Amino acid sequence: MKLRETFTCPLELTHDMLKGKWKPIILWRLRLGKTTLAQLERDIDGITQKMLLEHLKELAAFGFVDKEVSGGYPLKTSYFLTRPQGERVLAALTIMQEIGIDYMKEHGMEEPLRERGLL
Amino acid sequence: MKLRETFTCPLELTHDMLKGKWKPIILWRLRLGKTTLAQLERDIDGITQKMLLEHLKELAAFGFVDKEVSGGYPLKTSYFLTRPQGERVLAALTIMQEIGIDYMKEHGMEEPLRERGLL
DNA sequence: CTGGATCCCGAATGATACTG
DNA sequence: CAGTATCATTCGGGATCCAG
Repeated sequence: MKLRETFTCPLELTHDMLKGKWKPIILWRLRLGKTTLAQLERDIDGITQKMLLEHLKELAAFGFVDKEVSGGYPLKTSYFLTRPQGERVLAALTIMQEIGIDYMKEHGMEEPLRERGLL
Repeated sequence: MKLRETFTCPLELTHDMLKGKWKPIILWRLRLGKTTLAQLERDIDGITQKMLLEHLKELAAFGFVDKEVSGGYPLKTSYFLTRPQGERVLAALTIMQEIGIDYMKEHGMEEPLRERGLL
């Protein structure tokens, strides 16, 4: 994922950093606290390990998440949001979540909302 | 621009709606009020009429912007943010703008910020 | 003629599947 | 978990078309 070199406004930079199909969900899931790779893979429906790793790596490069490796056996790595950077995007994502919910309500997509207990 | 059919959370929907290289800037520029196509083209550095039109169309389809056509001479169409939908994303974009500014500060990219009076 | 909008096409980028 | 191949989508250019 490349950042554009020329831009009109810093907003575009952030947009580039959050670009990609899975980045928002990963961050969103991470708002619940530190987790392992395997757990993320289970929680995020449809994602492959490869995509997860790839996007986590980019998010880490931009300073939104960080990882922690426990040197024991078995080797275990946990991912978590950084502060303040990572927690800061959450605010933006929260608004997007609300917009998404409203959009679904207005388009007769209430079923999926109910199923997830978001209504 | 297609919305994915299956998703884990409404957030992903919004992310899809804002996807695309120019959408955030267009919305950001529109926060200043109603403008014409030609003016947007002038204000947004590097965008072509085609890209502008394409993205405006999608933003309109998702209900973030709307347009108004004055049938006079010369033919003139104006675009503006809808309420509350369009104005609502601004809140999210504002946060992203701040994150972008901070990111630039921490990476020695203060020059471009100064040039734009953002510092 | 002028500004707005669409169409077609190649190049670049992203996503997924498959493999070791 | 990394590498490669393939498929889908996006970007950007330019030509073209439509309406007053």
